[in-house]
Amino acid sequence: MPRPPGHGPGYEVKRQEIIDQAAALFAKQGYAATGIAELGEVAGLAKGALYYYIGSKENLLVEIQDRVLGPLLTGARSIAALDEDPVLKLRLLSQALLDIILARLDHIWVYEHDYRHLTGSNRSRLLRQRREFEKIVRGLLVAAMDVGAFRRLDPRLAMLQFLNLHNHTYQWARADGPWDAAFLSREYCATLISGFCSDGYDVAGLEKRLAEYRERSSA
Amino acid sequence: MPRPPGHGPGYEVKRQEIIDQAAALFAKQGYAATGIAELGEVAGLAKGALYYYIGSKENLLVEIQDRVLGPLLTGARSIAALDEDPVLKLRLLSQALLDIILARLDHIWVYEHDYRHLTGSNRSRLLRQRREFEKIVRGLLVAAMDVGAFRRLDPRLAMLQFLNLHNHTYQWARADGPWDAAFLSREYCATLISGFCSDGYDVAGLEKRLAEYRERSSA
Amino acid sequence: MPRPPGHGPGYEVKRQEIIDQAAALFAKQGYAATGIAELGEVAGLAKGALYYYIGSKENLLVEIQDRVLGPLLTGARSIAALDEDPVLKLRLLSQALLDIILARLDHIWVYEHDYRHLTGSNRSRLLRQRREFEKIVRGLLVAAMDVGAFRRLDPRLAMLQFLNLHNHTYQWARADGPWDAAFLSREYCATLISGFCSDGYDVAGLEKRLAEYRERSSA
Amino acid sequence: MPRPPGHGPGYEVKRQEIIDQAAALFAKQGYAATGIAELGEVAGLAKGALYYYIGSKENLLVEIQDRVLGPLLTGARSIAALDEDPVLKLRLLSQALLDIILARLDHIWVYEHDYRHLTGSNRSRLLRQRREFEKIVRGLLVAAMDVGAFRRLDPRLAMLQFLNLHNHTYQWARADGPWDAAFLSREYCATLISGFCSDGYDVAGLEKRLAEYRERSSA
DNA sequence: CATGAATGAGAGTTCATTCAT
DNA sequence: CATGAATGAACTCTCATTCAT
Repeated sequence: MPRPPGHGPGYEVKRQEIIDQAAALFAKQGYAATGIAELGEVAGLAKGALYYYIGSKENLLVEIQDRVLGPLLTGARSIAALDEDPVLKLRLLSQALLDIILARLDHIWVYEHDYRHLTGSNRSRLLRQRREFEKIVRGLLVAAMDVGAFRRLDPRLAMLQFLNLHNHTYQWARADGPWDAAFLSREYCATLISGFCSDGYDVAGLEKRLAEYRERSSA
Repeated sequence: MPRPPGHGPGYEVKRQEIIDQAAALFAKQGYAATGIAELGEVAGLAKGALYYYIGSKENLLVEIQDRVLGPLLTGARSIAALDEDPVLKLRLLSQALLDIILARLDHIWVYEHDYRHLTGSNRSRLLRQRREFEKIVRGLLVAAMDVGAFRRLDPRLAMLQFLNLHNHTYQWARADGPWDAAFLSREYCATLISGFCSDGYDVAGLEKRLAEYRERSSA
Repeated sequence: MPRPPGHGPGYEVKRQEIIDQAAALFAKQGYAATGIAELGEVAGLAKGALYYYIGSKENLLVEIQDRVLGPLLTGARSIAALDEDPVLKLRLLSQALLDIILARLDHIWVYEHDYRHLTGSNRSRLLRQRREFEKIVRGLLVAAMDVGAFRRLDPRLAMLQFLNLHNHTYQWARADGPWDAAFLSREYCATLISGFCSDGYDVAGLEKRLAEYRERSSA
Repeated sequence: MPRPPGHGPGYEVKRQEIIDQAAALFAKQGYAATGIAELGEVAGLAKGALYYYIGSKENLLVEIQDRVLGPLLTGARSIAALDEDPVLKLRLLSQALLDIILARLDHIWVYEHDYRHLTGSNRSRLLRQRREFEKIVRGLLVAAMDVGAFRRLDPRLAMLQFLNLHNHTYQWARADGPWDAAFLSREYCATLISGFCSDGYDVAGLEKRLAEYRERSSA
């Protein structure tokens, strides 16, 4: 993200504001259908000044993607590194993912819909990061099989089911909807784990173990 | 789709070909990013001749949506009307849905991504049809609860889980992929039904009942 | 008007029908705003067949102009050649002009509005004919001055007043309007001759002399 | 004519220049036959920059119509409100009308020829204003009958004669022609009033009364 | 820092005309 | 005689981007 050097103190603040507003507009109307002029109106800036902050329209898209993928990967990596039961880690990852989806619905909408408008290295960087996230999910699923919690499943298909169920949520979720991330994560995981687990696995026990973990880690 | 009267026998054939090609391009690049000129190149027609067939760019989008929603609703309605166990009907609906998704991956991609570019009555008609489909799914889920096969779930959340799991498939499925609709439907339904069913429900028995139904109905 | 040689008997009939329909459309919507396709629809012919009859769009314009200017010049020439009082001849010319205007309102509309879309020789021919008509009017006015009926006026300005008053009629006249050509001619000429005539000229007597002339010439 | 906010000082100047140039082109070639590209060439601007000023092609037409109808109605209303002899007021209105016609020949040409290309509210607004002008003329003619200056005429036909004679002037007048508005108005009114007036009305006296009025009102 | 003005390519669409069948 | 299909240029308009001030 090369930025022209030498900016005043308010630069980054204003810049982040503009990205917020862009995300909202892109989510509502689509990236392609949103014009720079419209962004300027919302930001209260003329086009020239806008470009001073954003560099280019595609840059905005990159920033929005990063705002999603950055926390997502950070969260996923640290969860993967925990020394805990893989099923519990899946549950944690599920909630982290839903947290981000619900907290930044507009960003997610752009992330899911308009990543195709990225070009060149922006695009390949994005795809690499997406693959890393998928790999972490798959790794946890395989670990759950290895410890005998899950049946032997096709790891890729299991991962895709996990992602299908979570990622499609942005299509219908609303900031003021009835369900929060914790609730949705519990429901989704109940469904997935019932389907994936070995005979006799104690599905209901997971939430208790989650509560224990929370207590432990906050201590 | 009113067409000016008086067209030769080859007209409709060519027209359908063009819609095929448009679906492929829209799926690959997005509706907004695909130009009429590009469509013309692929179709081997100048822009003028192209318009002779398509009427407008939005018209293409409408046709593609209809190719998805038409069969989908027809299938869903006839399945809903069957006098069978609601869980079996869900399994049938799941496969019908995946059949369409996998058979017309590019159409689905456009259907899921670019419906927002529809305007006016085209848009409202689409949304109405989508709601009808969702209502059928919800109806089957509620019926499964009523007969005691499923636990008492929030019907809307159950429907959304069903749709999340199925509809997101277009994001990664490939025409030459390893899994067909029958296989995916079995896996998805296994997951969902394990999660949704009442204690003691015979999940594994579903596939046997499906085979019996197939035999019966083909007889 | 070179036409491809060798036509069947119905050719000219159909051709004239098409010109009628074209005049109606051009009058209502303007020449530029009327498409060949629209003409075809009205004529019940596909575009190819239409071109067989019309040659080109501009050709239609030429034909319409001719339908106006042909009779107009023929009438004007024969009136100018009469051995009568020039004021009476002006009265006759006025009515001939209004006859044509009211009888073919749509043609006149096109004639007055769209002659600018003519190109090349079509255009110069039209302008030549228009000038000839103006010359005839001017000649009659000068003759009326020469015999002492009219004051000495600027001949060009007198002619222009004559034409202003008559030619602008197409702007508001309606086929089903309250006034016919005879009435309008009487009114217009009353106005003009009152303004143009020498002191003591018997304006009111003109209509009587007109009636006598009519009797004479029909005998 | 709502313009986006925030324009520099030169904006309106340039904008008016462009409208001038557009009026000249439209008058010469017709609105429909004049392309945006051609306007840009004349203005020395690329198409994009042109649109920055004009908004749309139809907007240009609206502006040109307003430049004619604005002064025309303002003038007509203030003349109608004068406490003077109706015949004198007709004479004043005649000259005001011809002033505008001769001062902005190209605008008038567009006004008379291309108003049909206006759509929607632009069109209805124009027609409403045209009718108001006609009503003022008719009102003055009826007033002249009421005071006994004119014979009892059909008010509508008298108005139409007035308008025919004046409005058709644009068809042949030239900016560098031999006659100015004052002269033409005197001639036209002499013709009309001779035709319309009651027996014994002092036509010749009108010009004297006009001179007196001018003296009075300039004092 | 911020502006308004300009660009130029490209968008979707229309249309008079041609021609093989 | 008549058709439907094809062309290609022109149409109005939009938009991301740049830059002198």
